[in-house]
Amino acid sequence: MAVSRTEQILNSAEQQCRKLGVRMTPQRKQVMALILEQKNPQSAYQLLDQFKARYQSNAQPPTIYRALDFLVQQGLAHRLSSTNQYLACDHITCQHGHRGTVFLLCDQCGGVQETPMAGAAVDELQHTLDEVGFVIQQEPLLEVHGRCADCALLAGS
Amino acid sequence: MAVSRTEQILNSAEQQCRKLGVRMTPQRKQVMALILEQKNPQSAYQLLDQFKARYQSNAQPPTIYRALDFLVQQGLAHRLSSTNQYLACDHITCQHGHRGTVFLLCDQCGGVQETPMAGAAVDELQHTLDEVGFVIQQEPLLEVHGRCADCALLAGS
DNA sequence: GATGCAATGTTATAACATAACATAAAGGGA
DNA sequence: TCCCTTTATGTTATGTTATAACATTGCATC
Repeated sequence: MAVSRTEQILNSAEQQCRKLGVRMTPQRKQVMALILEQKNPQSAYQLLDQFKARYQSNAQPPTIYRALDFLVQQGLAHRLSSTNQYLACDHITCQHGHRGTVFLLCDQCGGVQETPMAGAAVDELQHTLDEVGFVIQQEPLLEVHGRCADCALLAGS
Repeated sequence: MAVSRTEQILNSAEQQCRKLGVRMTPQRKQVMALILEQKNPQSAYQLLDQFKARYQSNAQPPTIYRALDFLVQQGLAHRLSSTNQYLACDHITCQHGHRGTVFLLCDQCGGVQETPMAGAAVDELQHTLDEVGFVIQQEPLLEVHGRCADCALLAGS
């Protein structure tokens, strides 16, 4: 193929940013490219190391944290608070704005699967919030720990 | 009343531990007492400061972390991974083993409300897990950020 | 009273994150 | 074009959260 998946997504992300009136700077794009290439979620310092190796050898932590904060705000990346890791959003190119996301984190292999929260679950959650008058400010992210199918099989041994 | 709420819960927790064959040592009980008395969730280092002030002036971080890890494992306390804070479980004395918990975290006042996850939501989640063969290892905790009813009202000003 | 295991004490350091201020680059209006 | 404002980046330093590693103690059982 002429255009890699990473490039496709970067272009899509860039357009999205232009629409929103925010700037996808080269640095932010570089960090985005990094997380897009990862198989598993990475810590900020792991990404910093890669960023230094590849783009700018004297980069400091704030550089990475700023870029990641930006990407998370734009919905292009997610932060896993239970593991202090970051990963690219798996649904950037599709449009449906999620009202909630579930991450299945495998404690064995470190892999993550991202799935939208089921509609009824979101409705129930909203109902609960309404009951107590709680006003939500960020899309809820549910991080579930366990074993992915592959690792669960192996674990039997 | 002759017996404070804190004491009641501590007794209940102690019994629960005895049943499970784990030890509720004096130190663990002290940390449990501390978190029971808090209005809002506290960081490990905040609890360490209080622990030093009240029980043992030369205590070190591992002391607190060990006790907290224990309490979380027994389901007597929760860890909020999005804020790195700890709080007592609000449902210790009631029996129903939850299959999922939702925390409503007010970013304004720092307060937390703990509610069981709605049954249907848990069922749907389980369904999703079954589909992909993911085996869960810890009760899912959903941390939702926003404003509690009180703070939401004030925010209009 | 020896042995084994769980808990605690203690020192040091790893890992994660941001404050604060300086500099530079981008965008918009006169 | 030049100035001005705003946003982004560079840089230094430090704050915050968490754990590794090993020593010691206490408790339980034989």
